[in-house]
Amino acid sequence: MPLRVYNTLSGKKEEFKPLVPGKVGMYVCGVTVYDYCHIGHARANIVFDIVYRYLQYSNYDVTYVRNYTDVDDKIIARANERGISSQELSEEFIRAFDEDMAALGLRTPTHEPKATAYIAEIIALVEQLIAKGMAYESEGDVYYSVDNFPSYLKLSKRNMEEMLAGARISPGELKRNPMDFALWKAAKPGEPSWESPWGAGRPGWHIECSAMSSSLLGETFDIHGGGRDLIFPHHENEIAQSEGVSGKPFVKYWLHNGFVNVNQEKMSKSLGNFFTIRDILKRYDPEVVRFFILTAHYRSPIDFSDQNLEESRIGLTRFYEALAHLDKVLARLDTVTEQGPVAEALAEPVERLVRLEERFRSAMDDDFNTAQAIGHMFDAVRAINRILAEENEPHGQLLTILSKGHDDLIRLGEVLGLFGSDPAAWLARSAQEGLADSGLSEADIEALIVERREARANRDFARADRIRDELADKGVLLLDSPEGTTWKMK
RNA sequence: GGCCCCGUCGCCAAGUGGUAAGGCAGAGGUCUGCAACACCUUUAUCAGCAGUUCGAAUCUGCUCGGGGCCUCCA
Repeated sequence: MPLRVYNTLSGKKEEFKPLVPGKVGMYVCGVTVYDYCHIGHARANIVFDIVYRYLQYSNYDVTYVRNYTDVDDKIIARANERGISSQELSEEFIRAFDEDMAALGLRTPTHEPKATAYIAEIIALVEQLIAKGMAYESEGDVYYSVDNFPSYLKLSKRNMEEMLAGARISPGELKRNPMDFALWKAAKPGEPSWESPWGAGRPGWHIECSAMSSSLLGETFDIHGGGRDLIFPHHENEIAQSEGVSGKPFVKYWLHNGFVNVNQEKMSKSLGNFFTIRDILKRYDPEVVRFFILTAHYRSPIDFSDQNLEESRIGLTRFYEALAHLDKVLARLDTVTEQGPVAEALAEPVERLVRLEERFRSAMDDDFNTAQAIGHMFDAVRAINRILAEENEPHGQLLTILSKGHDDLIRLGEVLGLFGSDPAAWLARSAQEGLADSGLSEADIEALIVERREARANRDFARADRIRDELADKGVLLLDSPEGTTWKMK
């Protein structure tokens, strides 16, 4: 089944056919580096990390470009507040962004250009737009003339007359049409600036993405991504700029991810429900955050809440517990034993396990449906648990299937950036973190386990149960097994 | 005002014409000294109404409810 993607431009799912067979050029709008990234940035970047990974898994040679916008009004304002240069500020937050993305386990894009490294290309684009009559200079500023680009608003599907009628657009005196937007801004005192044919100035927002994408991916490329909120004006303006210069289609497929709400409310600074990635990672494992984000489809809104994150933690734990169990079994048994038939009773779970990759692909091929893909992986986990519950010593063909199922789960998990940790280590760390709230130490628990073991040996079950109940009150669950007693956090 | 999206089991969440994935929680069962874990079984006709169709959660219209964009924003 071919990959199908939802294209904002057409409003439909379309079969994905790259311009050059086997190769994909993909550009994702990164961040304006003036502050720490929040959970919304985390989602956008994780979503396109998965697009990147899945295309690579599908054997495409992907060139992934994600930029830093390091020249902008907000950067200048923030730098002035702090009494440092724009460059110092943006470098600080580029570093912070890189740390956050690394913590979230993102693959590094092929190119991570900075806007300020493309000033010459930006100026060249603006000059071409002026030469083609698509832009005009006005007192040191240069504006894009939207009236000269007939398909303006084709991405956001808006109506020029109605937008002009809206009271929220104030006509700028330097603009011919209030909808015209700045390509180049004349420098004000104290602002970072570069020499240009129109005097000292700096790029407007939008033009840097046109410059960087065409420099690194060409005039036309396959995928352009970003958050929904970028559709207008940012992406609309990128189309106007790039197509205004080249006269060719700018991007084949436009992909936009949905928002993150917090406790059912739009996340915003004024509501005070604004979470930075670093705040969140103090409370949640990065893989839990990633798992949470991927359990919803990328275009749906997603609600960030403690309850939802907690459920994701439990769900991810289920995977690691199954993998840890499987690791133990596989380590104990020799997988190259003779082939033997699989018990009839296990045909169904075996089938589910064997078909995991096929089902995973069909989910992902349907517009990167990670939620469904994870559903199929849960099915595989249940199959593994079922097999292990019924067969203490799997052998022959069954063992081969389990071994392959394990490898598939790890390999497909990697496409989603999941299950990359050693299961036993991950579970141990998770238990440690949970322990912090209980007031108990590992040694305390071990001592109580020994005490209870003695009580059970003496058939003093009342005392044994009392110990278990006391631990349970503190969130510690005891798990008895033939190999002894272990514990985990509730 | 314009444009767009959403409303699926107690909660989260897939499914966009062929008869409702998955997770959490719940109930019953197997296992257990009793539990826990795991496994098995079990729990929805898809906001409402009216249409189109052999057939709709999926298409159309209307109603109700929620949200987004139109200004910086992932």
